[in-house]
Amino acid sequence: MNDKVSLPHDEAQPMSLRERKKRLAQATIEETALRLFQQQGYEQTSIQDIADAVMMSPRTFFRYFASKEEVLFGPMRAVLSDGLRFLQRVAPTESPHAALRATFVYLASQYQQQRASFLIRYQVAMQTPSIASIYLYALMETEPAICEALCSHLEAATNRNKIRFLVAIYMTALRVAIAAWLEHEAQGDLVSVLREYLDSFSSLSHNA
Amino acid sequence: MNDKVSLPHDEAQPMSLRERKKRLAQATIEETALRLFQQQGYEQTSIQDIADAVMMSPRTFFRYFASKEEVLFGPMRAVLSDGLRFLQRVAPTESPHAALRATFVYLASQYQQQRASFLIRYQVAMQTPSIASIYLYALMETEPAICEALCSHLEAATNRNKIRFLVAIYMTALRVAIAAWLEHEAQGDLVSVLREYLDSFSSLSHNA
DNA sequence: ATTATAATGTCATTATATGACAAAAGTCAA
DNA sequence: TTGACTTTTGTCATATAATGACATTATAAT
Repeated sequence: MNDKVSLPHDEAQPMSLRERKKRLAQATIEETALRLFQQQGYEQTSIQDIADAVMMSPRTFFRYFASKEEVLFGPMRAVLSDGLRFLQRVAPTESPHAALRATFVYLASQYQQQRASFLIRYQVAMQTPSIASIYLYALMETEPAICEALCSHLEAATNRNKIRFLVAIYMTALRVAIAAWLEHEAQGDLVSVLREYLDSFSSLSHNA
Repeated sequence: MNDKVSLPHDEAQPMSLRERKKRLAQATIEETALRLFQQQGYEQTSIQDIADAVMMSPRTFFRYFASKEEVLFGPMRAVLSDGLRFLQRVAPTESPHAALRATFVYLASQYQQQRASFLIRYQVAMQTPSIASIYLYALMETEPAICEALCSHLEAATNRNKIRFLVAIYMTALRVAIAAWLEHEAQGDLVSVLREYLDSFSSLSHNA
């Protein structure tokens, strides 16, 4: 969606002045908006506030971001669709479990690389129910695509409901791992936290 | 929140004319709004449309429902807080697993009793991302309270993160069970569907 | 009937979001 | 550099959700 800003540098194309200005504008909006969200709260920060701070018209804000929440969740959605592509690549040659585990560990490693940025976004989201709900939706809405990527390689007889539940559990593990990771600084890296949850999974049903 | 309308009849108090009118108004708004949502879509239905249909001012709508989405999710939230009270009653005498299982089966049975109503609400929600996200949030936001109800009776040494994950998994089972139950008419009752997911849970980690 | 209380309506305001069109800035070739 | 063309931005208008202030109407109690 917004690959241009959040990804490093795709190719060393000699960027035109227009292109450079566009990226600068988008990056400036994002940085400024995040700073304002953090300083004065998400709902207390209006589009007008952001527009004023970056000296653009509010209309221009909406040309760079489809909505206020996209400033927060653009990068997260980018990671998720990246993870989906990862899964589509490994699914054909791996078992569902192996493919899911690899994919979610990959997702965790991606989040981990942007810890500082995601921490801010997560904290802002958790302070605002309307935003927390969008965060949850962003996680859950990819589940059907993940199921599809897994099931298209299996015999038709496979229990799709079971796969659906399995995918949802992996997503839940990621969600809880992210929460634990961002809420308790001392817990180490996200990949380890997630692995711990995934490993505890089989034993959970016996002893809590 | 809105116990008055969605619950049967608390006590056979001789209701005053005011009280009767209020309940009638709330019920009328809810029925009309749901019908309009179903007919023309949630976002295509404005507060003005609802107000016109029930011959009230838009301002009055907001005196009965804090927001447009509350018309959809009031009853679901009521069931969830009911389930939380159920858990708080059984948690002291049961193991976490037994308490959780009993609670979520209880929740499922409550939803089951209102299948027709919830089916409409669910379908409307799933057609509208902004509403689906609120639905997810309503489910997830009760998780901390459930954890608290479970953990307050356990030794301090108990791994809270594990409990947190366990609760999230039960909630996920409910979410997936509701989806399967409402999307495929033929799947029997929700309690059975949920039990199936909960029973498959322990075997999931071995064979998908 | 009169007074008090509760419910409703009217009006104004704020915020997000979007379409239409004009104005400005950047690009490219002669 | 000028001039034509494209892209980006600004201005204006509009729709909807939500909320506060205040007046008006309906119900209740004496």
